[in-house]
Amino acid sequence: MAKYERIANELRAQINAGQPGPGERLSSETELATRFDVSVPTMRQALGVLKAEGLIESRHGTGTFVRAARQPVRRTPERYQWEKDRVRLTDAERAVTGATEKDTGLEMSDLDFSAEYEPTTADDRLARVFGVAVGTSLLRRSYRTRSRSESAPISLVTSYLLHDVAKQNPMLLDSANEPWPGGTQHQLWTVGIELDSIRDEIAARPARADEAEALGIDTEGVAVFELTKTSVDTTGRVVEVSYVVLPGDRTVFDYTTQLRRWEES
Amino acid sequence: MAKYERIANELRAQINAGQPGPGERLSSETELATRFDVSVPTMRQALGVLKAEGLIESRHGTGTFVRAARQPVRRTPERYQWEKDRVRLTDAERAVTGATEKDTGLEMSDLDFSAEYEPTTADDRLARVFGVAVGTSLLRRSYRTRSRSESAPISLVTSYLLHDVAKQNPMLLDSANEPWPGGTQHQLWTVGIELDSIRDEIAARPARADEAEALGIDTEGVAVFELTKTSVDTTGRVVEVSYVVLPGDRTVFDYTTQLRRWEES
DNA sequence: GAGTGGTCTAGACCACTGT
DNA sequence: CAGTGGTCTAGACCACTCC
Repeated sequence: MAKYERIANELRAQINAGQPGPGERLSSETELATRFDVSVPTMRQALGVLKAEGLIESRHGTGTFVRAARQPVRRTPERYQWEKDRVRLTDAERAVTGATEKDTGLEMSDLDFSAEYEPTTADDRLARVFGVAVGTSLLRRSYRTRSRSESAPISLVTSYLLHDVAKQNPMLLDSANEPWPGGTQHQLWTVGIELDSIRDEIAARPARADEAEALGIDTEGVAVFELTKTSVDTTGRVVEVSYVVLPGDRTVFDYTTQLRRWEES
Repeated sequence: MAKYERIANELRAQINAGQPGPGERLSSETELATRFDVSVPTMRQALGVLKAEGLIESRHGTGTFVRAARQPVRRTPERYQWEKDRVRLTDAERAVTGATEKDTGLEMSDLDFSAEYEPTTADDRLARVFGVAVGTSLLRRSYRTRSRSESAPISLVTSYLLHDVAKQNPMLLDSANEPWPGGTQHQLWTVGIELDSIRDEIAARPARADEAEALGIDTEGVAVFELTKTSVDTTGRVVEVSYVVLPGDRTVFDYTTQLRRWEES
């Protein structure tokens, strides 16, 4: 076994035993290199393994720290039905909480929210998903939701609506109206759309450098989920497509499949 | 921007443009270092970025290659109902294909299969999930399914059954009877169990070194799914728990949520 | 300014793969 | 055996953070 692997294993065991504990600082790289009797680059290689595992993170100019446990987000499909059920409640009732709060158990006041709207056109991929021609006008909306107590976003969302659909309610074209109480399903309702089904397609890949930074997961090497969410209305038309990037180390998707009973025999 | 990032970006663009194409070999590290006018370690750092992205892979003593597109596996919950429906068919009917074939579109004859059985006892976590005492006897079963044409396994599965349940049919205690036509749901049926629901909990994390090797995804840094599958029978008892590791770069989970209609108003 | 991690270098040696 | 990637070293310099 290589030196760096042996050192990584030893450090991992120490950290799992709580020495140092979550949030605490490790010794500096030079100190550790001396302690383990290896060169600094080798020591850095060992630390790189633990970084990729999400166990530690480095802050430039400050030190290397054991990552604290983060607010876990459990994401279940019930959120979709729950959001639908709320669409036709009053504004006041809807304003109380949004879907993100349902997942995290956080209060609305703990969450920070930012949105950017931008007109765009359908590329190959989007045209295929929506079933429209390449170049069709779309409205792109980018969201970040963030827990105030944690400073790092919980998700990065890019959502696409058909511009022809959205423009029927001019309020939908202006990001100043976000956060919209009741979410996207309520927005769609204002232009007469009822959703029939929502499809989640979930892939996993390493975070790109910019995503890692945005999600507050130091450097690359940490896994993210890429969720493609396709919403279909009651006429069978695709009305919204979202790409959601979620940090792999703090997100769990949770789906229960109900099976049909065997007929009594 | 750092040199290694600039080089990684340039190489990525070249590969995405098909130069070199899938499966083809890149120049050696020393050659590339000369071409980009950097030291070999810096060149290796640039290549490390692309390896983590799953774009290239290195084979020791041979070279660095652009990774070929792999057989994608789309995993939907319909597989569970489909497997349940087949439980009470005849052996001959069941033998035709298994659930893995359904996902991949491969033929049974393209798939290789290996299983290992081992008695064990419930640790904290398993005891909690099964709702039994710590130390209760379990049967641990480890599976690998592999596409013959690809040599790398499609999934690593560790499944746990209550030993008291499995022993009612001694055939279930012997791995020599694998692959069992009809899968786990059929095995459970032989001891009088009908499943009511199956819960999937999906997490993502970087592959451990041993998993990366087993799944044929060179070195660490590539993301894997960790699926925890919990099967509940019609009496509400947890009868099976599986931990499934799936390569992130070739697996897509696909769940559709059907929403209830608003009552006409 | 002192201390930290991030980048980069130049080179040595080893382990593995192919011929 | 030659050529490849994998490991490891000893050091230089820079960018960042905090006092």
